[in-house]
Amino acid sequence: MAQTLEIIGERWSLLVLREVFLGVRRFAAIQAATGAPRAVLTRRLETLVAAGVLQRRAYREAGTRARHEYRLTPAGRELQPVLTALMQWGDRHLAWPEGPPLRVTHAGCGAPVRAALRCDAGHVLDDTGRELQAIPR
Amino acid sequence: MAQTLEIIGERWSLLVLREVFLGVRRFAAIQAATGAPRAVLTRRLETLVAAGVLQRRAYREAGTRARHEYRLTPAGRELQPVLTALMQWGDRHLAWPEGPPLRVTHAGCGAPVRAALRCDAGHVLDDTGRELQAIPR
DNA sequence: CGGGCTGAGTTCGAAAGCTGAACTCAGATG
DNA sequence: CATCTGAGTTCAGCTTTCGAACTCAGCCCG
Repeated sequence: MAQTLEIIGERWSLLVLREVFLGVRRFAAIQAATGAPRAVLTRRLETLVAAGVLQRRAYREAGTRARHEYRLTPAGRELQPVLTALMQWGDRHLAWPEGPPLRVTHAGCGAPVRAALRCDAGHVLDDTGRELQAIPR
Repeated sequence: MAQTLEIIGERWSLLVLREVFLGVRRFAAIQAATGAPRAVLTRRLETLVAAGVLQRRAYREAGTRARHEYRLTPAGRELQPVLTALMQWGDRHLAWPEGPPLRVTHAGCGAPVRAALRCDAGHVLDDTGRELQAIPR
């Protein structure tokens, strides 16, 4: 966990990733969406690329010079449960005057999606970890 | 998500919570386990208590004066999926020479537990969010 | 009684990080 | 040629963090 937080635990990192998940890929757009200062954003993107979470690739819009965009790598996409869990906690425990700002549903069936604890035998545990057993090392 | 990160997104917060989840409740023990500077730890604990994630309560060991310990509130316990998701990502994507440092299993059946995306209709989605649909408010 | 120990802080100066605003640079546009 | 834009970089000021030293209350020991 500590190692993971080294990569994505810095200010802005997870907000940047949220935007990329939502399809915002270009520097200026990420900057506008998150409000992160440009200097910080530059460094965060570098870190995330170096960690293999994002991939920087050139793109070219008709009649402009080449720019970069940032896309999720497979490893980056696997951070989805982290984002979902964070969102879900906020939705539950912070007061939203007009409902949660983003709803996430299963594209297949339309039902809301949540991050659940589930064991490999298929049991779904409750969110509080009461049924968990931790075995160090 | 941004609001949630305001509370638990600062350096050390999640590591502190991990320790409390593991049953480490006293200031000095949390400090030793996380390595956070004491001054910072004091402030983090204050923040977490103010946010209703932890509860500070007095305790007294035989023959010592009263001290405090920090316990999870129900809201705090619901952060378990966040911790699990972070741990799981690290286990998968960072190289562990001798296996992951902590294994978490279902107390009922002994199978490893993971944070999975699951819709309210009961479907389990893959971790990459490919089957997700986001609907902004 | 006096000195030392412990848990939980607080205080300090130095180092690192964040912020907002200004500056750069390359290529496209007019 | 002057201007615009996206993506940075630089800079000065501020905040946060770091690690080490200091405090303080009550207990224990001799």
